[in-house]
Amino acid sequence: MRAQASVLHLDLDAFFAAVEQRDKPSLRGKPVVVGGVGGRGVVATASYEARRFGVRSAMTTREARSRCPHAAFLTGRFHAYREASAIVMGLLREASPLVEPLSLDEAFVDLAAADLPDLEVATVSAYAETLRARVHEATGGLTASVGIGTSKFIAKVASDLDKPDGLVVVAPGTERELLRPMNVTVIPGVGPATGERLRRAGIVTVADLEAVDLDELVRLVGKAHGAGLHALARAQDDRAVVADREAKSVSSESTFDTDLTDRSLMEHLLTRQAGEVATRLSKHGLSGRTVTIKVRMHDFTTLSRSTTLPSPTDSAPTVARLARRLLADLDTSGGVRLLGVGVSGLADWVQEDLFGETLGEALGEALGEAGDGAETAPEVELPDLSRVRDRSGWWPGADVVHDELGRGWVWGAGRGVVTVRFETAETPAGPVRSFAHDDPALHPWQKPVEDEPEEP
DNA sequence: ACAAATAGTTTCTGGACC
DNA sequence: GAATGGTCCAGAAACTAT
Repeated sequence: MRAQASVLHLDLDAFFAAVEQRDKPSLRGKPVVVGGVGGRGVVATASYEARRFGVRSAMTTREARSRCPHAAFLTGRFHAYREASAIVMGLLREASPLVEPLSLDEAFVDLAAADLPDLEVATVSAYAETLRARVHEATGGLTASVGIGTSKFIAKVASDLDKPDGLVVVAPGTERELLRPMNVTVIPGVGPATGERLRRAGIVTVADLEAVDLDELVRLVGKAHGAGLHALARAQDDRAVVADREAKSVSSESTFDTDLTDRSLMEHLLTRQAGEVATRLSKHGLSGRTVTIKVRMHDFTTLSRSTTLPSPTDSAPTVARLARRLLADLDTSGGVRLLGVGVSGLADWVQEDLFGETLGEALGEALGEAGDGAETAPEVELPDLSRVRDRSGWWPGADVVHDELGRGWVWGAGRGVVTVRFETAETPAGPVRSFAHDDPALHPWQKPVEDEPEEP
């Protein structure tokens, strides 16, 4: 039982948008929307300036544009987000060995494992303020909202109460009165579907939920969920903070600007995604037994098909072959908007070689369709692939460098012209210039690899 | 009308095996 | 010998979170 405030939840405010504003001085104080910029994109993060116009996460970019046409619409620069995230997670780990990242911008910290004299409210508050100040300093100005409580659930609810740039410590013993007036959707696991089920049963607030007995809840939402809700409604949450969670699956998927109808194109794309998945698996020394494809049809219905090997693989050709075989059984005549490939059932080792190939690979081949000698789908020249290649590097927001003018970012591109603003986090707002999209002086910019200091 | 990418969990169903 | 129930696993779908 935790009687003291021992879990901290940290949430970086409008994280992706905040990193963009840090690195793009001309966007500071302005509405910024980060997300997919294609016809089917959604918003990942909106700056607080954009939120004032009603722009929200998960909204279609199209709607965001209509609500806030003058915002800057940028695609994500994940290398920059990862770098900022690593700095913050590093600070948290200095504080406590038990840090559980939830995503790039969120983490739980177990304060009971931290180097603190005690876990009184005043102590943890002072500690958290120092931490927030350090995050601000070490990241070049990003702000974080922090919540502290007796459990993960309470800490997470708390970090949401004073956003952005806030700190809330929920005093032990006050959890239930805090939760009671809140909507049931504050409970982790209650999304749109469960929320609607509960609402139809007349359960809207946590207080309503608290009044429902366990049997009734299980009847409403199922066994595991019902038991979970029964406990969380009473602020009973003994889930531990777990550092170093192991991945349980690896996948790659993408949505296309226009629906696909060409089967060989679909096979080609699946083959490519299988390659990405296999690369990521082997990079982490993982292999898996179950290969799953995901197919979203023109009307948004979503199917998955999977198959399981007798032993794990990280081989691209094997994953690709199985993925293509799973697709073969599906009727895609109505058009396909999304394709994905995943591998699960992971083992953190690779099966030993068997006659020059891994056992999983050998078995994958044995299970492949007869007469399939080709390792990859036939090379076909694809209209949308070439379009992607055309524009690669010139996505709005991307980092570029010009031979004479130095570093900047892509403001917009189209009709053979790229417009760049020349500025970085360390400069004042800079000038805008346009170039031909194939101007030889203009290059995508990548952070130079720093020399690793040699381990003694 | 529109709805990303990645990952995790739960539930249900059906077969294999004892 | 046939029916049955439990357990485990695989496959599929639904739901959730960030």
